[in-house]
Amino acid sequence: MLGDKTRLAIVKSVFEQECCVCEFVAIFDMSQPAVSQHLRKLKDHGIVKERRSGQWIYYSMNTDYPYYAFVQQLVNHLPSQREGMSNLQQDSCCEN
Amino acid sequence: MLGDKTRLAIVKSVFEQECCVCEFVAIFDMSQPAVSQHLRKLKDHGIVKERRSGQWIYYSMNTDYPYYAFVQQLVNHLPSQREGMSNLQQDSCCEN
DNA sequence: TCATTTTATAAGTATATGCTTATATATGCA
DNA sequence: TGCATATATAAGCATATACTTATAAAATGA
Repeated sequence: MLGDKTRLAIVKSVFEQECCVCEFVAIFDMSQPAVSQHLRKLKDHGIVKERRSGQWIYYSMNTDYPYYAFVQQLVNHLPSQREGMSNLQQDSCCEN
Repeated sequence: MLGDKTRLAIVKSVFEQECCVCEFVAIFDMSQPAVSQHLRKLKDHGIVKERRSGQWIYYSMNTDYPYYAFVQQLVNHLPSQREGMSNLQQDSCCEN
């Protein structure tokens, strides 16, 4: 599941902060359906959870995930995604 | 690289002890070429190293691998392979 | 209610990946 | 030297995986 580069980056991101779908589309420069499909898989595995707010859907880490601590250790070895996140502010769709 | 189940199990094994190719073939119940190909990839990535002793080739963890500590953390979360290893003794080809 | 926006889903496709089969290489031993 | 054993490599194939395109669903706002 986390062998996929994009999904691993998504998980790293949601570990740092709740993210909107549109932010992933912008950051990873991927099509919206491609992003949605990765999010779906992560959600189905119980790794992330979603929260709807109006038109937007935000994803965050599911702290109840059985391997939460393990994933945390894992992503601690990856470079932060914050920079990329904060760089797009205006560009992306949601208010974040 | 470590997203593959077999390769992850191989790495777990060589972390615990140096292993012969034939042992992997026996434990994972896989064809010899399939095992060899996984070992080749792990070796090419510098994760494991090989040592020839007569007809047999033994693989072990490469302690110089840059992400050695990370991989160690990772495999610590996996169940030990020792049991499977010790259960085959006579069956496999090498003297181990 | 209708158009727009955001996201999800479904279906099709291209590529990556891991396997099998066949063969080569290397070592040991008679 | 010739054969057996252990392993590596190459080529082909089947399947898994991640993408694209098209469409549906849900919410917003005029």
